[in-house]
Amino acid sequence: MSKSQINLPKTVFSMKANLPIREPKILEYWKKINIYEELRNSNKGKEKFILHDGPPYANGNIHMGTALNKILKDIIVKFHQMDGKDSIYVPGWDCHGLPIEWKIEEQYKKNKKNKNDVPIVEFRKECRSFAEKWIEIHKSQFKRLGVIGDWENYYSTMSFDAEAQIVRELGKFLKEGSLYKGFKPVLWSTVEKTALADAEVEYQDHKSDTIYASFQVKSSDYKELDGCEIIIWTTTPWTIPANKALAYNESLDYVVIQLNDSGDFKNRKIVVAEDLLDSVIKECDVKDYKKIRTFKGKEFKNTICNHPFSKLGYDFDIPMLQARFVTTEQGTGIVHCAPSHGPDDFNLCMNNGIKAIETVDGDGKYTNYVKLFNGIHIFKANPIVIEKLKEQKNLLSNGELIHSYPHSWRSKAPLVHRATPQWFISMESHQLRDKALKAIDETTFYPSKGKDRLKSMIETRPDWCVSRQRVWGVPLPIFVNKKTNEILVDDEVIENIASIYEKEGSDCWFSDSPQRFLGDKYNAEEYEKLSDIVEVWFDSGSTHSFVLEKRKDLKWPASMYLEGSDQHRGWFHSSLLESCGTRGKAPFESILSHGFVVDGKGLKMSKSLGNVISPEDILKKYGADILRIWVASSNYAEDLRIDLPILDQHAESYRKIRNTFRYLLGNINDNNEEVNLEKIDIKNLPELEQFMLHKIYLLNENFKKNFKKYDFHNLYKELLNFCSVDLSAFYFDIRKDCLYCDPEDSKKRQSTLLLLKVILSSLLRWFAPILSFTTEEIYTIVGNKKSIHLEKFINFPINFKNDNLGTKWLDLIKIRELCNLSIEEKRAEKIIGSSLEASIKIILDKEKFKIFNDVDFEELCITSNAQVEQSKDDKILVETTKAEGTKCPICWKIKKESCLRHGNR
RNA sequence: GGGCCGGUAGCUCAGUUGGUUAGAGCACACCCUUGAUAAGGGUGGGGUCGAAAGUUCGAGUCUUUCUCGGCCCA
Repeated sequence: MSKSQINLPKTVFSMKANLPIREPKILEYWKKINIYEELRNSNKGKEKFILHDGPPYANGNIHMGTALNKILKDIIVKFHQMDGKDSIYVPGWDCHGLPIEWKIEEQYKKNKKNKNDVPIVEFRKECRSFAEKWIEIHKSQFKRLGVIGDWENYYSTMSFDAEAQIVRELGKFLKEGSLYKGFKPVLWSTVEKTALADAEVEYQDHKSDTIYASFQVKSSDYKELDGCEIIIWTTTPWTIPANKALAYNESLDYVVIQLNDSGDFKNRKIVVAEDLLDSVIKECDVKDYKKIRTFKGKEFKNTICNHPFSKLGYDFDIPMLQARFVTTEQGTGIVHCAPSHGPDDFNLCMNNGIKAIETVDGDGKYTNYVKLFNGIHIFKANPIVIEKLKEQKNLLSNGELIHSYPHSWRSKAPLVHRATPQWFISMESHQLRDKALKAIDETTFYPSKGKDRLKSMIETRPDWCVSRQRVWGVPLPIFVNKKTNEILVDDEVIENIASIYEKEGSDCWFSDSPQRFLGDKYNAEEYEKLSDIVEVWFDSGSTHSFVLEKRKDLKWPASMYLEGSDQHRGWFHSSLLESCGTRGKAPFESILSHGFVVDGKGLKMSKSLGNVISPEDILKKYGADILRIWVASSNYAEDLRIDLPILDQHAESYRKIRNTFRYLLGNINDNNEEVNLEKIDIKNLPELEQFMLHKIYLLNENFKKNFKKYDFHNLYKELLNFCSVDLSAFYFDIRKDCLYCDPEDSKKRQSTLLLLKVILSSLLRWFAPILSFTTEEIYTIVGNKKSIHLEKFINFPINFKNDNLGTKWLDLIKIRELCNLSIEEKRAEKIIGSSLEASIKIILDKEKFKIFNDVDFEELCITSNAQVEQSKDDKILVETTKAEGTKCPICWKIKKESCLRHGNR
């Protein structure tokens, strides 16, 4: 008997995927048909879904985190597009900032070039072309992942219109009055007279003077503190004149002790942390003392102290403030705070309404804000401070300490924290904090825990420092009146600057005459032009204004911002503040945050652990669709694990899906025509086909539900299970007999083909946002349009749903499972091999018999014979025997009589 | 060090308001098939739910402590 008498599957769709080779060809195809343009045309005028791209920094190759982010964005954008929206994705890049400056400086170093010899404008040009280079590299890497977007018209924070708009945004804060000049400590070199970035700092051993100084309690809610003195320890005595507060930790225990040794402190009561008492006693050489009481740190609340120099004119209050950074590692458990000379001090004081002032000038000399020390260099001040403390009888002890201390990598000089003039956006002056908190409440978060995370950050953050003393960025468009020190606030000037930038970019700020920016209205000689630049978070926080608002094809606010969970402190945060400050509302309707990519054990990837895996490696070995499966199947609400075994597993799943498609294509012989679902005569289909339509309907309901929640890992899992459980192991297996061995035009076979076409159309669409390449490959074989991505999801007619039938068939599947068990027994006994060698007898109780006696179990269980009998027992019994008779050479069924379908024997 | 989040079979994930012997798919083992064939089918073995204590008649689910991991901050 020849195989030509049966209908075997035939398709050009190969079993082997060969994705690393095939995918680039599909990319070329997309380029050829200009898929982005096609997508826009196809849903023109429909409701927009705008996923606004958080700009990656234009520097360095992409890593797994970036790949995850872009793929997730692409999946969501494609889902919405197929859901009938005009779903637009415009990629962008963050270009200004320190990391690029460093790269250029590094190149200078290699070429023995001095940065200071290079004109700023030239330096900035090099930064710009560096960023441009990386944008091009990123672009091709992102495209390779299958990400579809407006790659030709991407946005960047360094484009001229972006720089112009950033100026306008700052102008709004200036005009409102929430942008103010303040002071903030930065690491400063008094030798080079410049601020240093963290990366320019190296730590070396340094000998510091140390002091134990006392602060007399002036008043307190805790009466036991009356007459006591708070002891602090510091390695920077020169910061004592700038002291504004003391910090304690409410969860620590403190003790009051009375000192009895002769000397300045005889009979005085001092307070230190209990855990540090022994060390203080030892360090200060205390011989005779008495412990008076122990108390909890929280008792310090509302305590006010006097400055140790209070009698020398330092007659202001020193409040005690609760701070978590206070520990019992060293010192006394109470930390002296000079907001002008330490970041901790600064933040704590800032949050309690104490602002930093310029206590030390650029040369390292005290300013005239500091009584007694005006004009003295801070590095010469320690002995004087110690002397004065002693004179005021407020020095318990002093000494020296060698410890690790920050130094300049160039001059090797020790660094200090020095309050420098900076520009801040107030969180309070114009209710920015309140506006932002309200905006958070109006935003939907995926997962929902993101809301609390962002909220708690906004609740506690200090004023936003937006100035930086660097060169690669948008210059702060500020002029200060030399005489009055007033900031120039004038819309015309801002707009003038912006329109100049729009034409030629912001380099001119550093090269052109200030008069050009001021226009005719003001005399440049009366104004100081700032040379600071805007911090880069303000740049990226403003993207909504120069992308969403400016582009006609987009909308404001965005439908979604989607980034890694670290961006709660980054881009989500800065965008929220910028937009609430300028527009009173968030620039996004929803936020989706994803976890971090970690290795197979849950550890973060690092070179030293050797567990780093790059997108490039994965693309080469598996292809983008496998990586996309990994994204879709992982739960992004938590960290996402990846390693080769995990990818292998997904590659296996991919093969299952691919073979499901191959079966479908093979049996329809690559001849697909779209089925009009509304016109299907469901009641005239075999029950099995009706049941499958019911299954498809239910699956689609869950699909929609999961998509709505962006719950892709469950969505993908259900699709995969459908392929392997419902199709491969059930429907396909059962219908092979009909497809291969029934007459081509038989009603049952035609019904089956109809179902195969419905299933193919459904699966192609369901999988398209995830398996973008493979579904396109298939669609080029059987589709009508240019691309699967131009298709929409299917609305299945409600009459596909048939709950009664569904219940009946669930029971049938259970009976089928029992049959399999029984067949397996005989197989294990070597009585039969294939299930077609089996003849089964199913014994049902009266009730079940009534329902199932006319079911074709021979077909359902793929056996040569099946009988149904009735019994009184309510247990279902299945008996398997070896089928007797002759094997039909066509359908391979073993029958005593000649084959009903194929006659011959 | 602090804040937040998380730890369910080898892997990816389910597990409603605490309520039977904790589920699915994949992987694995064995068997069958050789007309989806570097495919397909069947059966099966895998978990003290990160650890301990507590609340409860009853805890994967609630509380506390610890531990490991991640993010942010310091």
